[in-house]
Amino acid sequence: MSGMNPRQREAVRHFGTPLLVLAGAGSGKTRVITQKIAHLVDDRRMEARHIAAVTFTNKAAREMAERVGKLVKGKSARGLTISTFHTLGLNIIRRELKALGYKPGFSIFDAQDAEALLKDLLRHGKQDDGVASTHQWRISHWKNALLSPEQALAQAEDELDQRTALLYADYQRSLKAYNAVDFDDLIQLPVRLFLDHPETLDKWRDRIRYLLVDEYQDTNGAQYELVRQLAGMRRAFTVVGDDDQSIYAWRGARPENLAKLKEDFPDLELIKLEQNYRSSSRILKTANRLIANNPHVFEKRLWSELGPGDPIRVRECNNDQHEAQWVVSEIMNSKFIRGGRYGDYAILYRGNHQARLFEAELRNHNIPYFLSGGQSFFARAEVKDVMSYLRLLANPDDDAAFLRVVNVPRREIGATTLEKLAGHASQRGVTLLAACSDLGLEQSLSGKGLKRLRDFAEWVGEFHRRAEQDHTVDTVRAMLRDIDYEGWLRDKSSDKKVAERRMKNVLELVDWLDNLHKKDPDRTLADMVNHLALQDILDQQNEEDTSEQVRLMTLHSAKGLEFPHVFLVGMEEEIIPHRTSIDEDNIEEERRLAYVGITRAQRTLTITHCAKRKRYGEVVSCDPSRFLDELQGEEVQFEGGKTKPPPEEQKRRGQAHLAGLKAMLEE
DNA sequence: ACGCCGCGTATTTTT
DNA sequence: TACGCGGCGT
Repeated sequence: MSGMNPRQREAVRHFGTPLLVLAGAGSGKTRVITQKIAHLVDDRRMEARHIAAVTFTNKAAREMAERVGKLVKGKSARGLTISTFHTLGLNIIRRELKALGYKPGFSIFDAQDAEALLKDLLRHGKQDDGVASTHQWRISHWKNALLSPEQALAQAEDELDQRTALLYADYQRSLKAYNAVDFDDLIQLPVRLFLDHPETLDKWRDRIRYLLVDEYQDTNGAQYELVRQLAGMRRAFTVVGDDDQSIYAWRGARPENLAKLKEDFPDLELIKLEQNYRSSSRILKTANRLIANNPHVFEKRLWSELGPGDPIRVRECNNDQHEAQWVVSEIMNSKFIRGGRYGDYAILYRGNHQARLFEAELRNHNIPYFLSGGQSFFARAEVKDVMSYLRLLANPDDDAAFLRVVNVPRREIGATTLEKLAGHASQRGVTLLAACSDLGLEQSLSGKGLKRLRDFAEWVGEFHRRAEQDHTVDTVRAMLRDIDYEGWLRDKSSDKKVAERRMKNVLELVDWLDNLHKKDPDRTLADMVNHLALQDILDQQNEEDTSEQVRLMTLHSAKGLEFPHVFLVGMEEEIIPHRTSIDEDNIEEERRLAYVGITRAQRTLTITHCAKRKRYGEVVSCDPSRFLDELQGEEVQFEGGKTKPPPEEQKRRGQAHLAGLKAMLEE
């Protein structure tokens, strides 16, 4: 408890009624949660297995677990749950499989699998479809709001909505037939289960006697309901959040869940953490001024004792290329003057496409950089292939996995054969793998195609049996050898290096499986695969030394992070606030996005905007963001624009400066 | 099975 | 501009 401020201490000690901690940016919220867990275990003598802390990302969960591990010694931390919402949901589902009507070995469909399934359903429904991803989007929103297909249909407002609702029903039926759940189901199914089976809910309430929720403003309808259900009569919970950092409403988060809490739990205690330990006061004043333009349920004012710090600089650039050049030269300049590391610098932008010019410029100067975003580990083809094999071994009903691997590596099973197989399968009401062994299949298929399918099915069956008996990971290795996956990667990849990298990813995956198995040898393959599917392995690989790399990332992925020097780029109308948000009149969330960006900065903050910018290949002129008007004040220095030196002088200075720096860097 | 062409689209992203 | 996808031809 030492080194905490009175408010933080109060939040840690509070017990007996529900607690909402309104934690401003950089106010030490993770500290409060971890200390609170320690307090519950050490001082209130609660058993760790009765405490659950829930986060949104694996990274946050990992960080929290690590910090709690340092506070709570050895055995007393045993059984503590620190996990993401989705992992918590997965654990509930796998323990209550029967009641939910799922079979053991069920699969988890990721967004890609789900979209592929929807496309397939649309193809066969052969209505003048519409884009699968649009349907997927709506269905996800319905699920997150706990609407069943029937309810969705009942409240559909137009024809498109109705079609999506019908598709939603088909989609759920298919998932069930494949013995699979999607990401949204991981939350939705437990909630529905608890609604239908109060006795099961009681069991889980007895298990989770104290609940802590991080980033509470990001909860969606289903997640909030889960929290409410688990809290129950005991009402023993602490949620931590910040309405000003709610930037995920577009994907179903409901920041009003913060205010709703007060209605649902009248004895809710509210504690505000307003002291910021991250930024200098000029940065905070600017942030406060900007966010004051949003309506607030809870008033909050951040302050800090870190001194005034440097003024905030706002710089106008001629165009996007100039912006990149200027920012990169500023980074070189600053690093040269201050010392320090490239890892102290972050360039934050609204959309990923903005990264390109900065990347190019950094590369020009041989400055190392780290780009967040891009595809995740599990989106990689080779990882998806192997995951699909594992899924199929664990769950023979997983048609998505079947389709993915049936011809990888080549088994000469083409589209026509699969089309016929699928036709037969749906006629018989069985899944694809089962249909391969169906005796009636001769009627639809003959010759080579039939034989190849049967061989494949037999092969899967054999490894399925082995996986159940043998040391699971050995079976996986044997399987990969058997199909010569490495050889397939080599043949397929143009570059030898690429093939090696891909194989490395595969081996990484197998290693993870091995580790999981060693930790708990009793787990089934399906179990391990499902847990793996919710992890982002790359996340953790990436934690390797980034201290000398300039960070490039979107404002969204910067949430929760901090950097000594922040460059907030592209501060223009139609970018922040984004065009579509202007059209939809959703400026407030964009303002919060800008607020999140500003509050990432510890020591210096530089904001840029361009007079012109290339958009879809066309040069367009840009207005400075309205947020620049809103945040201006005595802490903010505007450079460029009217006050900037003439271009020739600027260029001369820039070149001289760069030449000097280059000379020094070369030494 | 593969590759080429033309079309449409174009935030933010985690699990 | 750029990329991915579906359609079509070889």
